Amino acid sequence: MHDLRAIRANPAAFDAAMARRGLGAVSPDILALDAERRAVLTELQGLQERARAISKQVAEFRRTGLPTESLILNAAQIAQNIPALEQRASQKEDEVQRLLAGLPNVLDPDVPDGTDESANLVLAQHGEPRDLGFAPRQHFELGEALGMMDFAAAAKMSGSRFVVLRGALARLERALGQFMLDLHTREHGYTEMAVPTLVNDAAAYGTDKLPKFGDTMFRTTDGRWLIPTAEVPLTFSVANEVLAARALPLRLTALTECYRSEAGAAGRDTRGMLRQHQFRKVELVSITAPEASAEEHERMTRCAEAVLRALGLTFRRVLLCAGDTGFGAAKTLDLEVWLPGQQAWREISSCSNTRDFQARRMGARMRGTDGKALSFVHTLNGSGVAVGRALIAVMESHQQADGSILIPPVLRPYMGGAERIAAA
RNA sequence: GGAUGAGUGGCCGAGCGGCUUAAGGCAGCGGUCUUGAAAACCGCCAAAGGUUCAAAGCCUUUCGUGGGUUCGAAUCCCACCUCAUCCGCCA
Repeated sequence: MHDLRAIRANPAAFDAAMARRGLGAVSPDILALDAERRAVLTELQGLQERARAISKQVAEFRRTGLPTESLILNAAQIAQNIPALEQRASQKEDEVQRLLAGLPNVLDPDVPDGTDESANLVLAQHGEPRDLGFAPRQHFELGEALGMMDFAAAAKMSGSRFVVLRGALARLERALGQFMLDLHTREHGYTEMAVPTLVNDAAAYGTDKLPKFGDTMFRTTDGRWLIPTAEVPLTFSVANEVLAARALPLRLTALTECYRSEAGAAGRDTRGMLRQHQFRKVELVSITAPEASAEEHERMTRCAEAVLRALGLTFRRVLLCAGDTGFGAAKTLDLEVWLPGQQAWREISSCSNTRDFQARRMGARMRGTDGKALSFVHTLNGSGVAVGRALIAVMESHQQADGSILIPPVLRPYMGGAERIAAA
C-alpha cells in the first residue's frame, strides 16, 4: 500500500517509480480521485459541524427550559443531507484504496532495470558446478529407482503436481526441515512459531496476496485461504500492533506446508517435484525499524545461505531486476541452487524487503525511541529454505554412480546416523 | 452444532442518551531530587483524516463491524464477526 500523501507531494516521483514496473502514469487518476474525495469530505464535515453545534444547543436549551422545537427542526433539515454525503465519501475512499491496493511496491534504487529474468544480476557464487564423473540423474529418476518417490500413487489420490515419499526419502525431508529450524533458532536468533495454515481475507490482503493474486491460492469452502507461504501468518502476526522500538527486530521462523494453485504454470516443470501444489518450507520473517531493514535483508539472506552451505550445495546469489521483482517487494535476492541432474540453476530461496508496503496494509506500527512518533515497521520475508527443493538439490548433488545418495553430515543426526540412502 | 457472557486508546479498566473534550491506573516521554540508578514528586502523552505551501490553530471521524432509532449514541434496537466459558461431538 502506498502513502497517498507522498504521492500528492511528489506525483512525478511516484509515476517514475511505477514506470520502472512497466506501468503508465497513474498519479493523475489517483490525484483526481483524491481531490474528489477531499472535496466531499470537506463538505460533509461542514454539515457535521453545524449539526453537532445545534445538538449541543438543544441540550443547553433543555437545561434552561427554553423551547427547542425550531432548533430540532433546523437540525433535522441539516441531518437530512448527511447520509448521502457519507455514502459518497466512503465510496470515494474505497475507490482510492482499491486503486492504490492494485499498485506494486516502489523499487529500491539499486534494483537493476529489466523486464525479465535475463536482466537479473548474479552477485556472488558459492562453489562451482562440477563433473560428478558419471552422467548425473535427475531427482525423480533417482527417487523412483530407489522406490521412494512415487508420483503415480500421488496422482491416484490427488492428481498431478503431488508426490508420495517413502522410507528414507520421507525421513530425509523431515530431517531437512528439522535441521533448518534448529539452525535458525540456535544460531541465527529466530523464534520458532507454529501457525495456522488457513487464513482469512485480511491476512491475505495484508501480505499483498489479495486482491491481485487470489487465483494463485486455494480457497476453502468457508472462505479461508490455504497459505501459499508461512510469510502470511508470520508477518500478519503483528498486524494492527504498535510495537516498542526496543522489541525490534522481531525474527520469526516456521516450518509449514505451502499450497499453490500454480495457475498459469501449465506445462512448466511438470516432471518431478520441483513445482508442486503442496510443499514444505521453512520461512524467515523479520520485523524491523525502517532504518534497519536494508541491513536485515542482507543478514536474512546470509541465514538462508548458511543452510545451503551446510548441505554442501553449489549456489549463487541473484539480485532480481525490476521486471522479476514481486508485487510487494522493494528488493529481492534469490538464491539459486545448482541441480546437476537438470544442469540448471533453480530458485531455492527468495528473500525480500517489502519496506513499509505490507506494514501499511496491515497497520503494523512502532513507537519511536522518543516515546511519541509512530511509524510503520518494515517487514521482510525469505525462504530459509524451501524443503522440497532442498531435497531435490541434496539428491542430485550428492548422488553416487550406483544411484545411492550420500547424506550430508549435518543431516545424519536426524537420520539415525545413516550416511547413505540406498535401495532396500 | 447448542447455551451464556464479553469486545472501550500501546495495555488494564470506568462509563450504559446531552457538563465525555472517553475517568482512573499501568507503560512511555520530559523534568525535580541523586555521584549514578531506584523510589518519590511534577508535567506531557490515542489514532486517522480535513483545512493549510507548511506549522500552529480550527474542524471531522473512530469505543469489534455494518445497519437502525434520535436534534443528539460508547450508552438504546437489529444483524454479523471475534473471543471466553459450559454442554455436545471429536484427533
